[in-house]
Amino acid sequence: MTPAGRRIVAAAEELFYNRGITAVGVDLIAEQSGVTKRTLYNQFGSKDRLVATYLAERDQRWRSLVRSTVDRCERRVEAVTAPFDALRTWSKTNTRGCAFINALAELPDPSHPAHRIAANQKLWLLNLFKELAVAADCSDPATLATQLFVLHEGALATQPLPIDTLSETADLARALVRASEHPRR
Amino acid sequence: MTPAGRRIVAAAEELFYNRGITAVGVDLIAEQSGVTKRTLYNQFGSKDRLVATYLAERDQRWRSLVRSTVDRCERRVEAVTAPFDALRTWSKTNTRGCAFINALAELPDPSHPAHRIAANQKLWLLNLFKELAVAADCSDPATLATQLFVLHEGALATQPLPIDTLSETADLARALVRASEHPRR
DNA sequence: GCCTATGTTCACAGATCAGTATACCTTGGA
DNA sequence: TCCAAGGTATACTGATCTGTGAACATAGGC
Repeated sequence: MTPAGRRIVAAAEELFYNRGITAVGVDLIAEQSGVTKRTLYNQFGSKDRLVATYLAERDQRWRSLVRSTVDRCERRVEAVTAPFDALRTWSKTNTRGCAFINALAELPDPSHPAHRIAANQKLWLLNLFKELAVAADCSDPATLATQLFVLHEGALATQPLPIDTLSETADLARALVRASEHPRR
Repeated sequence: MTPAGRRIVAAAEELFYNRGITAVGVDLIAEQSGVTKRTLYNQFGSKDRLVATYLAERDQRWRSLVRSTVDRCERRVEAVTAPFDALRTWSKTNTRGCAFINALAELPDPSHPAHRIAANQKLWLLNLFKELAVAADCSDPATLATQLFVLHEGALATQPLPIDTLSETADLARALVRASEHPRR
């Protein structure tokens, strides 16, 4: 991606996430990134493709954070709930809920390129929970993973509300993992 | 509300929920409800106030469903997780996630009338969980209520995804309630 | 020295947006 | 009988939307 392209995506991330995708026009993004609208269209072709790029970029950054948080765990039981620690870090600078849920809300058309990206992001996390649960030798890892996933999404979705739910949610997640550890370990 | 007003709100509900608030124009709502745009503005004054009416109407309908589901429970322990049963019913005809979360995503301005309505809807449910937990004599009802609330919102938020999470979520919710029952009962 | 990639400037098209103006119609009640 | 409320029909404003066209500038690599 060219320097101008990177600046455009950075401005798009900021604006789309904080003001909504439909509400933000390409003119504003071009102005905010110090670039001509022509350059924006030369780089991305359409607003829809810029939206997809924005979500893909954000997905990548988020996965990196989760992965590094998981890798930093010494014991595999801790790793299962590491995404909740990542969420705490993430929430410090992202207080407008989940960008992917929000994008799905604004773009109902399943054929929109952003749709696939958002759905995949969610399924990736669900699958990661399952892998971590298997690695930690938890009983019924599929069910546990679904429960942790729903808890995670719930904590994320309630983020814009004036109440803090993350602590209780993470506590419950850890209790669930402990309860599903095999006794023979 | 006049007959035309009711038709407008009905059309607005359908369109706003399924296509997004910003993406739907007032012309489309007027056309869909078989009403002139002039009538729409005579009734509601602005699009923002129509959006607020749409959310208030939806909130009312949803609370009725939850209340009736709660009231139908014979034992108070069942009542605590009744909102999850209501969610199952609700999800049959509402597969685009939570209208209030979606509205918050599209309308970042906290001074928007819809903002208060959406936030209140969530806080109402959290408080209902707490009241039900107290009535069922659960230990630490505040924490339990927060956990049930997050689970509920998680199940709602993951609804647009091609996976079913509601069964496992409701099971976990019931297990949590059972685990927090006082032994002396 | 030339060529390609990256970008700029600026005007423009066609559609759609929220919201208004004006004049008219219909119906039920005092 | 009149009048007010609810509603229709239609045209309009001014702004904003995504996206395009055409000509020009600049710099690095062969």
